[in-house]
Formats: sequence, structure tokens, C-alpha cells
Amino acid sequence: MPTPDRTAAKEKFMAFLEEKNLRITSQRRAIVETVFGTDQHFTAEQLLEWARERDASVSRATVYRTLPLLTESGLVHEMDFGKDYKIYDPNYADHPNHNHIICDDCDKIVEFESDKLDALETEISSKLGFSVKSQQLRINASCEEMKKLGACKNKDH
Amino acid sequence: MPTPDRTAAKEKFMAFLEEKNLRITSQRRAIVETVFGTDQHFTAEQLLEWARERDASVSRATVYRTLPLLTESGLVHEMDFGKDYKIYDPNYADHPNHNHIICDDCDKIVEFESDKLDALETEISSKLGFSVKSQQLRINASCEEMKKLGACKNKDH
DNA sequence: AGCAAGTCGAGACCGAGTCTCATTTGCAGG
DNA sequence: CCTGCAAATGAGACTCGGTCTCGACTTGCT
Repeated sequence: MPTPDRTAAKEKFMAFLEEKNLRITSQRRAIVETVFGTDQHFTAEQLLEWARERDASVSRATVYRTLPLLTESGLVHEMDFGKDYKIYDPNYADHPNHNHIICDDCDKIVEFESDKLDALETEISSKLGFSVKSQQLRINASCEEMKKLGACKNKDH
Repeated sequence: MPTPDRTAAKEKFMAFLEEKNLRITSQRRAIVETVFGTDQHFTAEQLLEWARERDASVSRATVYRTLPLLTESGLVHEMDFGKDYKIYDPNYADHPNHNHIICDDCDKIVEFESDKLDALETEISSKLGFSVKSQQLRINASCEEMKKLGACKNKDH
């Protein structure tokens, strides 16, 4: 599974800018190329560093100004794992509602989606008089199955 | 529904301190009285303010030093709603598995519990080879119903 | 009472993120 | 191509929650 249709994402974002009468500057181009040139999650600071490799003139302020545009466009997802920085996911358009299970023992993170879960959340929310805008489920767990199956290689015993 | 058995919580925390060979100081007493003297969620800064009403000598540093002890003891729950500050829940011992809906517009927080949700999480997790240790679901929403019902008083239009 | 270790408050400090402002740049319209 | 101007930019000051340091003060044990 190589990088999906990143060109489409880039173009969608350019269209989004145009729609809002915002300009396509060289710095924004560098940032967008960077964001959709990876599948990895990243922090604002990482994005700054990477974007500067493409265009040294990109400043911290511009990165922080562009990030909200990216999330507003729906192409990038902002996530908060309780650390003191935020994490961004450039694959959001392809997996708009995914959740995370984190193994407390080995720090492995597995993503999953569930229509049942989404439906249940919507149902509960509307009962309480809310309309869902976004959701974030984090499950801390231990991956005992994995250990049984073959984690002997990376742990002692 | 008046305040539940807060005295028990206070005593549990004192016992927790003793167990760890930590001292019971007047400042810690003021903080603990404050924390278990309310049912409300609070921020560190709010706790500082409230605790100072009981004992003016309580400092910011002490509040921030005591909060981790409270969460470590399992009596208070630390939560992160994607704002730039953390929120603490002094009722955690009584409702260990509750979830939150946050209104992005008015910052209202509603708690709920759902056996269906818990079951679904367990089911999904075990399918993926994990066993749940803890979970945190946050739904960001807008409370449109509330607005309809009577927010005319605090908004213009 | 006396002492050692734990704890304290004040304020320096940290780091992610925001804001200001003088300068530059994209992009019509000519 | 040129010109005008609003939008966008970079540098760095700033904000703000939270942490750390350090000398002074308490607690709890003897």
C-alpha cells in the first residue's frame, strides 16, 4: 500500500484556498507538498523542519497559520493524546473517523474504524441534545495476544 | 443528589500520603478539602484560587505538585479536552468509566456512561488482540438543542 | 526540644502556540 | 508588462499553562 492519491489532496487544498479567496504562496506550496508527501503523523514543529528543507523561507508563524486551514479543509486531522503538543494526520480524508488503541506495555498504536461505534456515538449525543462535530476515542490496553503469538523476540523470558 | 461520601475520599487520600511516607501539611489539607468539597470539574488554576480562599498560603507550585498525587491515588481523574489546559474530576472514584461530550461553543461538559459502548470497545479490542485497561472517549459537539431552548438570553440576535 | 528530610513560596524558566508590525508578494485590471 | 493594494510573510515579542530551583520553613520522629 504505497502513498494513496496525494496529488488529489494537494489539488483539493489548492481549490479550497481559491474558494476562500486565499493566495497560493510559495511557502504554502512548500508546506502542502510536505504534508501530502508523507503518510506519517507529525507535530507542528516537525512540519516546520521538513517544510524548511524544501523552502528555507518558511517560518514558524506560517506553519501555525496554515495548519488550521489544512484541518478546516478536512484533509488533515488534528489529534490530542494528552501530550503538550498536537499531532496531525495527513491521511484523514481517507480514514475520517479512526480511533486508537495504545498498548501500554509496548507503545504500539493500532488504528481502527467502526460504523457501529460512530452510530452509537451519534445516538447518545443526540439523546443528550448535541450534534457531533468530531470524536476521539483512545483505548489504553495491553496486547496480550501479540505477546502470546510471537513477541518473544523483543521481550525477555 | 448532594455531595457523596467525600469524607471517605479525603481519608483515603490521607492514607495514600501516609503509605508513601509523605507529610500532611496545612497546604495539602486545604487543597484536599477544596477538591473533595465540590462535585465540579476544575482546572489547576481554579483549584489554586479556591484553595487560597481556605488558606492564603497555598502557592501555585504546591497545587501543581499535589495534583499528580491526587491522580496517582486514583481519586481524581485528569482529562484533556484539546484545550490548552487540563481539567480534573474529583468524582472519578464513583464513576470510573464515564465519557464526555464537550460543546465547542459554550464549553459545557456533559458526562455519560454507556454499557453498550463499553461492550463494543471490549469487543473491538479483543478482535484486535488487546485487552482494555482504560479508555477515554471525547465527543466534541455543539449543543444546538440548548441554544434553541433558551440561549437567547445570553446571545444577541 | 532537636534534627533531618520533606515541603514550602516566589519567581525564574520552559515550550507550544499566538500576535504585531513593517515589509513583501500574489494577482486582478489596465 | 505594469501598477496598486489587500493578503501574506518573517522575526521576534508575547502569552500562558505548567515545571524547576533554591533558600527558608515544617513535620514528624526521637
